[in-house]
Amino acid sequence: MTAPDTSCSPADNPRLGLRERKKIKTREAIRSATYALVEEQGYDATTIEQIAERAEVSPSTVFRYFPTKEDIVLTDEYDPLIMEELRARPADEPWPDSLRYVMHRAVQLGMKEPLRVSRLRTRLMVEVPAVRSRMMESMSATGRMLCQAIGERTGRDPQSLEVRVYAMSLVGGLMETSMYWAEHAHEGDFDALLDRTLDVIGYGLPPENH
Amino acid sequence: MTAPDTSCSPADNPRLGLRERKKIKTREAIRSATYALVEEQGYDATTIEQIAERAEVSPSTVFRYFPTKEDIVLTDEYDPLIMEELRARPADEPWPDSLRYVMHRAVQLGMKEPLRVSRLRTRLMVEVPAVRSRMMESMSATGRMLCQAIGERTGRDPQSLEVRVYAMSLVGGLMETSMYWAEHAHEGDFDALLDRTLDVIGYGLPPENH
DNA sequence: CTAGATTTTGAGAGTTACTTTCATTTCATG
DNA sequence: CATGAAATGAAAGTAACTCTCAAAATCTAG
Repeated sequence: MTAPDTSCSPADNPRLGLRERKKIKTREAIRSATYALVEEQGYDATTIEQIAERAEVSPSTVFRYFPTKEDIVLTDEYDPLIMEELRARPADEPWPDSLRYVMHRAVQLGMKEPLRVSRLRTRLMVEVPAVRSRMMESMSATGRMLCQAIGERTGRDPQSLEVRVYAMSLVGGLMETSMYWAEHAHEGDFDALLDRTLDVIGYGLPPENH
Repeated sequence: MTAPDTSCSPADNPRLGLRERKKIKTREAIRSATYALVEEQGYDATTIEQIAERAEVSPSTVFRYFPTKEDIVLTDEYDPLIMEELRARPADEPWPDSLRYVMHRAVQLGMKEPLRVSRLRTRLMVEVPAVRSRMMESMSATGRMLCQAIGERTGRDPQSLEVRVYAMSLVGGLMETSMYWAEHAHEGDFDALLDRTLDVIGYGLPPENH
């Protein structure tokens, strides 16, 4: 590895061994190499070999870090975070309120990374079927986690059809919201969209909106 | 093509030219070859080459008929049928009633093919991520179509966030219902599950179900 | 029925994502 | 420093898909 390993970010967790730190670095190198290349040439035109080359690792290493090409551009899930926040809500808070709070919080956290990246990601979701697919896959995992949470909160069987349907319809609605946002050039406030989404899911289609 | 072209099903639309008839036959040959092989060896172990061989066509031909391997095991959509049925409902019928009626009808029509096949399909949906993914993709197309229908029925903007979210949450819920059914060994009445699903989506999670 | 236009097919070579294996290097630890 | 464990790279392999082009099957006029 001939890369100058000069830049070790200021407050980079110094507790970790050199090995762990290098792994994190490699992961980030692959990610940012991918983002750059995709912005330059588009997703399909970008091959793993190019990514490997720019990240200064071998193609095999790329696959060791990410099981598929799509996974490189997708975030590491917020799922655990959501669960945590959800469990932290007061037990007597009505479920819809908890849900709304936590979803807004998730968006907040999601905005931590550079805007460029989250926009690229949602754009790819809309434009590249493979990425969208992978995203949907991961949302079905989110659905299962939500079932769990709902079970804990409401004392219901998380495996029941009702809970599962509710969770998946929620997840489907949220996915659509992201796509809507991306398709409308990311204009406006995502939080506002989120509220409208949760209203539809909670109360059904409003009688008229025009 | 050395296959004995003896069996031209009884009432096989005789209006079509020989060319069209052959195309339909080839399509079906590829499909049933795939079903058979997948039942014998599993989905991943079944290659396009094997499928081509058993269907007595070349691999190139397989790809001419189906863009991806997953598409071979997935049904040709009911989407147009659903739209048609939906448009045929009386204009003054409340939307939830129309929806419920049409969904039951779609299930009815979907059961036309041999049980073996529809079970295999749902099983693959649960077990093979690629198939599930592809299915979700196609359901997002269904979602767009539903938006259209809802627009026609309710006079709403089919592009609005509200309609889109509603449609996708519906579609997500229905997908989960299929998976639930498959995971429970296809036992019981799908119609009953469908009713429970539509209740959840229409009225929210019932207060208690135990 | 034949000749020519059109469509469908098959053969083959090429691309690329992903897998697997194994030898080499890099880090951790006593 | 030495020894073991983990990370890496090189290389060969698989299989889904794409493209191109020539041969074969079907359709249509005359």
